[in-house]
Amino acid sequence: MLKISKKADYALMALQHIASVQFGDVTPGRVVNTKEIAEEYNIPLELLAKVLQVLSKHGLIESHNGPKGGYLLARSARQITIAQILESIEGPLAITDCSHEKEGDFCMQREHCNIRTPLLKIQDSIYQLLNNMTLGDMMGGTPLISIQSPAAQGVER
Amino acid sequence: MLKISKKADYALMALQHIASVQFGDVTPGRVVNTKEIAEEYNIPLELLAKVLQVLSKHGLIESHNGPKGGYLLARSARQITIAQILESIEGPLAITDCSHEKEGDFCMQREHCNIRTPLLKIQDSIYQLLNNMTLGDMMGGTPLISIQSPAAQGVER
DNA sequence: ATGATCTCCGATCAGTTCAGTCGTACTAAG
DNA sequence: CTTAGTACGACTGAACTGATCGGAGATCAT
Repeated sequence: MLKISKKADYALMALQHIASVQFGDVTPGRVVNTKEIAEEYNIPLELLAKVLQVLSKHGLIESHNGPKGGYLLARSARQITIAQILESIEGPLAITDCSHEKEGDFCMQREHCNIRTPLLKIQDSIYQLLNNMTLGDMMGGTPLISIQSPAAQGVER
Repeated sequence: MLKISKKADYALMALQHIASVQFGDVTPGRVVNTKEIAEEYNIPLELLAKVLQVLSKHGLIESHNGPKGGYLLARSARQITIAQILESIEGPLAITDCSHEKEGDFCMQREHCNIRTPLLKIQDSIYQLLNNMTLGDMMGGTPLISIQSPAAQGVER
């Protein structure tokens, strides 16, 4: 349950890779192309391309066309949260359908619904968790986040 | 993203209803049948029946056959966690596929996978969150949980 | 006992979403 | 102007989800 899609998986891997190349010691500032990532992690090339396009459209990475082109982080790894990445690929976080009812939608269970409020609480907690962890936290492998209380409403760290 | 299924939604509603009847002031100890819940919340009868069967098989509720039969919580509402309910319906919590690789399975990206560890951290945090909230916490409507840090490893409250 | 009521269980089906593919157009470097 | 790359949209097959149907088994009232 609560599984994230493979596209999201690929997005996380790709971003981590781009970040590590861009801010690494070997070739800092180098652009990374789709093929390189696809081969490194055994991801189908065309699918990864699609994912990267979406990330680019959402402003997480910048694309450079032509030969020697590729992708670059649009901002620092510490300013890209996991929530932003996942939401770019999979749409807004929504544990349950009724969390973003537009006009016209109508929840058949709404009148006597007894679980809406607690579910929204849970959803908010998860969002805080994902939004408090950045791409920067994922890098380097080991020194991860000290997991915070989801009640702590801090927006940016 | 991270949406839970409608079955899980129905399970939560049904359990909340059963608990509120069973421990309510009006008719304490009364059994609740599928039809009553389905009509109250506008849930397709057969689908709800299936959900309740699964919950029963997982030991969350007890079934009583025959006329005047129905369902009863198998234990107190405070001893049933949200995690238990969701996992009964949707299977084990798994943000990502590689979190429960059996023998024979093989993750193509495993060798150079850079996101496994942080994802497992996130998954664990979410699990703690869901496992620290009980059916009892969901009841009464208003006095909800004081959301706890997912790092707090307490099993029961 | 017998019948009515209810849970239990398995099989099935349409619709949707997801992973992956293909073909083509556009852009920039050499 | 050729080549290497991104950008974009349409398409397919497989898996999952929500929902439905039919009948078997259990229990209570009469």
